[in-house]
Amino acid sequence: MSDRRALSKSEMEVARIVWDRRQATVRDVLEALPESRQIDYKTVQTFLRRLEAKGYLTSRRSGRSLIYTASVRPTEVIKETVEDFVGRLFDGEPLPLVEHLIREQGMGHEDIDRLRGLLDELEQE
Amino acid sequence: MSDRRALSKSEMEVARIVWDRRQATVRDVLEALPESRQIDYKTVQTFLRRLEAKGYLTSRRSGRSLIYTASVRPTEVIKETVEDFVGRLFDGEPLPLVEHLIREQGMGHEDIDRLRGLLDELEQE
DNA sequence: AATGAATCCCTACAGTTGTACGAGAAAGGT
DNA sequence: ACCTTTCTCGTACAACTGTAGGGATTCATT
Repeated sequence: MSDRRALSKSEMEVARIVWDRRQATVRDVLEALPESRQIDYKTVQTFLRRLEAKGYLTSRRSGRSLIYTASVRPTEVIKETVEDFVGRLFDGEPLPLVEHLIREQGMGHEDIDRLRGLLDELEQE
Repeated sequence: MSDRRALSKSEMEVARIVWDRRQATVRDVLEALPESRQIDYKTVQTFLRRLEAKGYLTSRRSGRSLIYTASVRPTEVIKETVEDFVGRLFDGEPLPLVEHLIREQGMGHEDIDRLRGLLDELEQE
């Protein structure tokens, strides 16, 4: 359990974009967000500022703009977030969520094969 | 996309308890919450009231207390919630989340077998 | 009947979140 | 050199969240 303040949904969405590309400016994030997400430059800026204030990102200056990067391990944060989610929605049991995902959200043949592989691999220990 | 107002994390946690047992009073929910969740009776009461205000639950009176039940299909709400979560954290791709869950959260042999079964079943169409 | 416990209804309140505006500086085009 | 665009920084603000107190009422027990 970390003592960082929790991320809100939108903050998480933004943080993940930064993590994915290792570093990003406000504009990068804005452009990476899905079209459907009608959101202002200033708003993204606020999210990034708050993420830094909460200790999830750091920024360094480059010319007139700021470049943000992770300041805690993203995988760790994602793990905690998923755990919290599973805790609240599925009584802390990951299996029901996995079943839900496989069943409800579309899985193609390739995905299924891939998962079989993963299961086999896991059973080797 | 429904037009109901979104559920907060805590509201979702409470709603799920009601759904699981088909109906529940404030006290039922309070007792069903994990020990670790130090939370006041009054607070639970507020969550249930808000859930009703938001249209997720309805209540009927029974003696001195109110009994809450779902007023929208829980599975639907859970589906939407998971979709939103996957959208923000995993770019809308369920597979990476499934992999994360299988890998990071403990899966026992039974769980693995169960999943294999599910995959087989899915491939039959 | 009086007391205590359990409920509901109403109210509160600080902190968080989503969303963005305005001012001012810097960079780029003409 | 000036206008436009693009940034940052500080500020705002209503709605939502988590958390619960107070008062009224009712049920159970002494």
